[in-house]
Amino acid sequence: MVPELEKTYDPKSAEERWYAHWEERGFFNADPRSDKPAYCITIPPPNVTGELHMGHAIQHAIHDMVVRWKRMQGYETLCLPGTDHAGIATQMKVEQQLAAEEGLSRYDIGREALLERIRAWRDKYGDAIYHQLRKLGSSYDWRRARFTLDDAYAEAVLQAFERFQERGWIYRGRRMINWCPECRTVISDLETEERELNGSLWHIRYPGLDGGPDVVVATTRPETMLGDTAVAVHPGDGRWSGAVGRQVLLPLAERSIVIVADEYADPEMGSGAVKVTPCHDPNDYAIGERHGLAHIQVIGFDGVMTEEAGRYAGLERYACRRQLVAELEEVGLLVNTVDHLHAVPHHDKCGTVIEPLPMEQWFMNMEELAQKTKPVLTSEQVNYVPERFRGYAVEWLDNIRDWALSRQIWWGHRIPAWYCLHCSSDGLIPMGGLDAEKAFAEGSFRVSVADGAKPHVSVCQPDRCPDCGRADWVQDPDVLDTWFSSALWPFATLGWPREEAELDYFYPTDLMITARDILYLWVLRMVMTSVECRGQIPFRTVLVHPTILTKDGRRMSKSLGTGLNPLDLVELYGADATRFCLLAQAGAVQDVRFDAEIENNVVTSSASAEMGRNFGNKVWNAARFVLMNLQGYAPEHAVRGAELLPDRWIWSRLSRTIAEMDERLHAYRFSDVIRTLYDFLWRDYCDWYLELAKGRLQDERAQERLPVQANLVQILETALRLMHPVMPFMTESLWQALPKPERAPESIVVAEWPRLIEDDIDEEAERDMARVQEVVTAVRTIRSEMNVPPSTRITVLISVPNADVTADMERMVPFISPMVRASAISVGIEVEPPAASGSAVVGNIEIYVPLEGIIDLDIERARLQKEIAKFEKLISGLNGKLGNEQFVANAPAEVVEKERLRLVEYSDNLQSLRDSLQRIA
RNA sequence: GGGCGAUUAGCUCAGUUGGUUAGAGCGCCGGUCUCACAUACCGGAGGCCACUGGUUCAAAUCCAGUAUCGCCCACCA
Repeated sequence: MVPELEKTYDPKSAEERWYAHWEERGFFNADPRSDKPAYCITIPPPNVTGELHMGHAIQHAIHDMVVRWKRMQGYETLCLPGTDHAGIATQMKVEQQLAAEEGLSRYDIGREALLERIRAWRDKYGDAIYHQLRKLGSSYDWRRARFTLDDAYAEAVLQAFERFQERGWIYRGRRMINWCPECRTVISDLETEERELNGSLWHIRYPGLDGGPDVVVATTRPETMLGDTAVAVHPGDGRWSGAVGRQVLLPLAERSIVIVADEYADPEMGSGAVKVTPCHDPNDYAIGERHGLAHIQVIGFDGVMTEEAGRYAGLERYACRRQLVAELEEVGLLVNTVDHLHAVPHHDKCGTVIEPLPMEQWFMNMEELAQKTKPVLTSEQVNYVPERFRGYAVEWLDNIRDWALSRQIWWGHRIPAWYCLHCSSDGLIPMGGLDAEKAFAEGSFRVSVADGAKPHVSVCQPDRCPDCGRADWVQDPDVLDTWFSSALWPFATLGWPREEAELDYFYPTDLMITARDILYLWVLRMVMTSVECRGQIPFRTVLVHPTILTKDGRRMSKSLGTGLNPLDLVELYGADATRFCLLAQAGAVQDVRFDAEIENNVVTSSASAEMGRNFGNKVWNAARFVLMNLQGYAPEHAVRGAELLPDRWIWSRLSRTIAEMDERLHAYRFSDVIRTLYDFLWRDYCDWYLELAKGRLQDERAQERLPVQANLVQILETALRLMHPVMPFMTESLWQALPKPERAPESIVVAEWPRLIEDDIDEEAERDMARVQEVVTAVRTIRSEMNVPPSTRITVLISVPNADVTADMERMVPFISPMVRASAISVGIEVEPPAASGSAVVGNIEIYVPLEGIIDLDIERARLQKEIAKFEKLISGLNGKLGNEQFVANAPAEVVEKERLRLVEYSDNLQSLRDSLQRIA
């Protein structure tokens, strides 16, 4: 009747078998018509191009732990998975493939054909991440998996866009933007990443014209000088007071440009004069606006010099830079070159250096929405863990900037703006030499409001042009920033803009677990859109998980060779061990140095995961032991034993463990949760209770055996439930194997979370058991240091100060004896120590282990001397403290009293140690 | 330039509101195949709690500063 367990736990078979079973039984499916309280998490959707990395792994280990915990607590839990279409990243991937395999660009095959290929790619690879998440054990409602580009989602995106537009926040305009010459699209400020580069600072002389002064300017980007249209000096800079309004010669371009006075020029920097390139620098653009300077764009959207660059046209921007520097040097206008370390913005997706360019784009003014959102943060409607991230969020809202919404790519939600072919034709410019018809058909044209294009925003194609009455429309060629759609994630996935039961029941969601790097980019934008579209917060708590680094503190990255595929860990150690070690390291810290050896993106071993595996194996074997010792046990008649010290103690410890688990889970202190489980199961249950149970399990008499069996089973069963959210697979295997009453739930997944039983807490048992443990450890130390072989039985004498203690100790003796392999233990008041014995003191008792003929007196003397030295040091410390009048006068009375008692105890201990040493001197 | 985090044993980390002798796992040393587990058991060694000041009777813990590493924000040529 009792199933046989393997000697070691085999994760692979358990994982496959149980996951399929759970899914088939529908345990992960959520029902919005339930009468239970709701608990909901919409997971941060990974990119469809994504492969599971350690950041995901820790995030999902947390997700699933919380969700399983809540499910067991009786909540109707929904953990909703999904993926993000990740416009730029996905399109980039498919374009790269297209180039590599067919030598074609997206412009060669056109919009529809490219989209077709991306869809095919997604069909093939898009679900990969779901399978990876299943391997981790994630208990998500897969029926509800959403994709940010599916039809229903598109409805939400259009709805939101229209709403923001009606508010007057969305506009099309010409502004300085971040352009990625590689991806050929604009990106938002948040998608740029500053990287420190070793560059140069070139000082260049611009000769004065008509007797005006020469000007020396410094630049990190000489190629932009071809687009210079002025030189600026500070209006208060005395050195240049006469120069404003004069002309200088722009070298190599052989143009004359004017010197203007502008506050931006910093007199402290170099000569105090700065070159002004309105088209290629955000600051210079602003100067240009103030002084009405001409715009000369010399770098094109492809990163190649334009016709405006004259004879440099056609040169790649860095080739042009090198050539310009060489030519300047030749003509003697390069004053000097200094090494210069500076931060340069790069595109976070492809790593290309951003080109700031003035361009017409769609923007969203965030000012009003930010102000509307601020109160839900400051009033703490949204809870941040750790709390400090709230402040950063508020600060970001206070300094909010307009959001560049449009992207010049094809994979995404098309901007719902329409142009009348007749009224707007001047502003619709076919691209790449396409004829107009084809360009419009494919959306391959550029829009210029300045040149006369007039957008009509509408969720679907408008009927007739309100201006000319005709009905020939073309849609805006751009798509929305991916983050625009993901900003709607928590409510769009639950059915918005339709009023679905899910939205009503599960919204606001409960928990958003995220990495730090998308707190603004994504998390805060979700709060903003929810405040606007739903009038409520999207989630109650934002939990920021740590970043996982390598053991030596480097980034985990495939290109560095430091990448770690979490599924490799699952392969090596099992999903449970992987989850265990991830959670063990998920404390309140910013970074985790993951304890694993990695070579060329392959993990060879992980001390941390081994700990998880070993823990699982330990519990597995404890269960195996219990199952092997259940002769005569019947769950329906099982009555737990609570008479003897170890029994009272283990029930007390279990209660404390339950309390601790609840407290630590509520505080999201996962590393503490792990420690609680580890200490209870390994240290308390295995090391002590199980060892002490062995004797009674051998007992012939059923009335002696059955209560212990009941305890072993019931404690383990409860502990398995506590463990289940961390190690779902192994706990299910064991839980199924344990004998349970008839009406037990069918799976640990849906079993009830253990409840604290206050009455089980037994202070006295805990104190006594602690004393047992101290004595056992002291005797074992003597055995070990005296090299007493494990097979040799010993006798132990315990000397106590009075009769009360005698009674206490005599109760404990039966539990000390088997743990130290003693043939006899006697307790007496102030007993005469045997001649040749090892000795130790524990609190107010002395322990002697007679070792006639075995004891090595030199070793024992050394041991005693060491102990004596320890107590001497403690006592001198205490004497100093208690001799200090300030301490006695100011410290709380109970602290002083405690120290006094310690001094007495230590002095007694010291005395008996000295006596022992005396006897063998 | 501004803000934040970290610094505790050889390694990876705990240490809640200041108050016994600062803990764990791995690694190391010694001893055990003791009938659940060698992925185990028993014992041991190992720490000026980054540094300097300060507050306090009392500081790993609170405050100030310094150093090193890391993160975020910022348009400085």
